[in-house]
Amino acid sequence: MARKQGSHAETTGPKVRDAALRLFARHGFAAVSMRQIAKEVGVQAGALYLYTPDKQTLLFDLMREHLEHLLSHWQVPEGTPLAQLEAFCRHHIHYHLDRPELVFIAYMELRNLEPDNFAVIEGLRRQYENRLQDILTRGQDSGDFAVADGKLATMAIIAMLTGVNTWYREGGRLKRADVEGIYWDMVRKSVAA
Amino acid sequence: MARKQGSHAETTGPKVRDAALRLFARHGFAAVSMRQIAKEVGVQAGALYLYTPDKQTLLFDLMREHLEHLLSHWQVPEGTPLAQLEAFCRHHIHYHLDRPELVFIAYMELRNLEPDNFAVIEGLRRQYENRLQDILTRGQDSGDFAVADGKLATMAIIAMLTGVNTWYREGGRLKRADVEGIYWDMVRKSVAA
DNA sequence: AGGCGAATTGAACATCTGTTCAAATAGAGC
DNA sequence: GCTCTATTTGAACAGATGTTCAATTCGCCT
Repeated sequence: MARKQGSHAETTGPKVRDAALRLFARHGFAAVSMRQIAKEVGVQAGALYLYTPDKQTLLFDLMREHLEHLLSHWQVPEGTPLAQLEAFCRHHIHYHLDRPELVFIAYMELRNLEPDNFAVIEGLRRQYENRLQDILTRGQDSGDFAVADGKLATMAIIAMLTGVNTWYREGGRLKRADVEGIYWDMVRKSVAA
Repeated sequence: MARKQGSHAETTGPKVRDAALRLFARHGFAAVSMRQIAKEVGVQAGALYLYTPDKQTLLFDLMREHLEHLLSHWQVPEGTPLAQLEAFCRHHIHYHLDRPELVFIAYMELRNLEPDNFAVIEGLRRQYENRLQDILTRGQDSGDFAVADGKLATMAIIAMLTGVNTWYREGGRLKRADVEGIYWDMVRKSVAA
C-alpha cells in the first residue's frame, strides 16, 4: 500500500483523462463509476482525486477543453460567404470525425452538468454557432444565399453536419473526402439563392 | 403497509410509464433510480414491479412503443417523389415536436439497451430510415432529385429534421408551421436536381 | 547514503442501488 | 357483512456509490 513503480503525475494524469473520455463515451457519465475509471487506469479509486477534484469536474473539463479547442483551432477565413461556408462545413466534418468520443460526450452529457458548468459549455457552443450564423447573414445580405431564417438555418446545418458522427465508420463504403464533398454539396444547395 | 385507497392497476400503470418517461428524459436512464420513479408515482419502489419486470424493460418498452407508433401512424402516400418527400419532412417535424421526451430517449438511451433490445430498436429505426431512402431513390431515378448518395442523404436529412427538437420551444419566435415550411424548403433545395 | 516530497494504497464512511416477498389492507361481488 | 382477489407496503438483501485520509513506498536531489 504505497507509491507504485514508475509512477509519475505526467503519465497518470493523461491516463485518467483518456480513461474517463473512453468510458463516458461508451457507457455514459452516470453509468460509469470512479472505480471503473481507476481500473482502466490501473490504479485505486482514491488515486483519481490527485488529478480531479471530483467526478463532475472530470466531465466538465473534457467538454470545456473540447469546445475551447474547437474555437481556437479554426477561425472564419477571409473570402466570399460561399467560400467561408464551404470552409466551415468541411472543417466541421473533418474535425468532428477526428474526435467522435469528445463530440458524443459534449452533446449527450449536457444534462449531467451542474448549472454553472452547463452555462459555460452553453456559452462556448453558442460562440461556435454564431460563427456559422454570421456567415449566413453576410451571404444573405450579399444576395449569395436565400435563407428564410438565419438562426434556424444555422441549427439545421450544424445538426446535419454533426449527424455524420452517428453513421460514418472508418474503412466503410465512402472515404472522408467523399463525405465532406457530398455534405458540402447538400448544404450549398440548401441555402442557395 | 398494504393496499392504498383508490388504487387501481389502470391508473397506476400509466402513471409508472409517464413518470419513467419524464425522469429518463430529464436526467437519463442511468441517473434515475427506481425509488425516484416510485416517489413520482406516489408509491413504494416495490410496487413498480407489478407494472414492469425490471428497469431495463421500462426503458425498452418506451422506445419500442414510440418507434412502432411512428411507423404505424404514417405511411408514404401515393404521389410524386417531391410530394412524398414533402409529406415525410412535414410529418417528421410535426410528429417529433409533439413528443420531445420520447424522441430524446429513443436517441440518447440506445447505449443503455441490452444487446437483444438494442437489435430490436435498431431494426425499427432502420425501417423508418428506409422509407425516406426509398423516396430519394425513386426521385433520383425519375430525375426529380440529384442525390450523390442515397444513404448519406437519408442520414443527413433525418439528422437535420430531428435537430428541431434541440432548439424549438413552444411560444417562441417561430410558429410550428413556419418551422415546418422553412425546413422543407431547405430539404427540397438540398436534393434538387 | 540519506532525506524529502511526490504518488499511491486500502480501508473506511454513509448512503444508494435494483429487486424480492411475506404481510396487510382495499375494493368488488354476493 | 363476508369472502376473495387486487394492490401496496416496508423490510430485507448483497453489493455499489463518490469521496476522504493516514500510512506507506518510490523517485529524485544532494
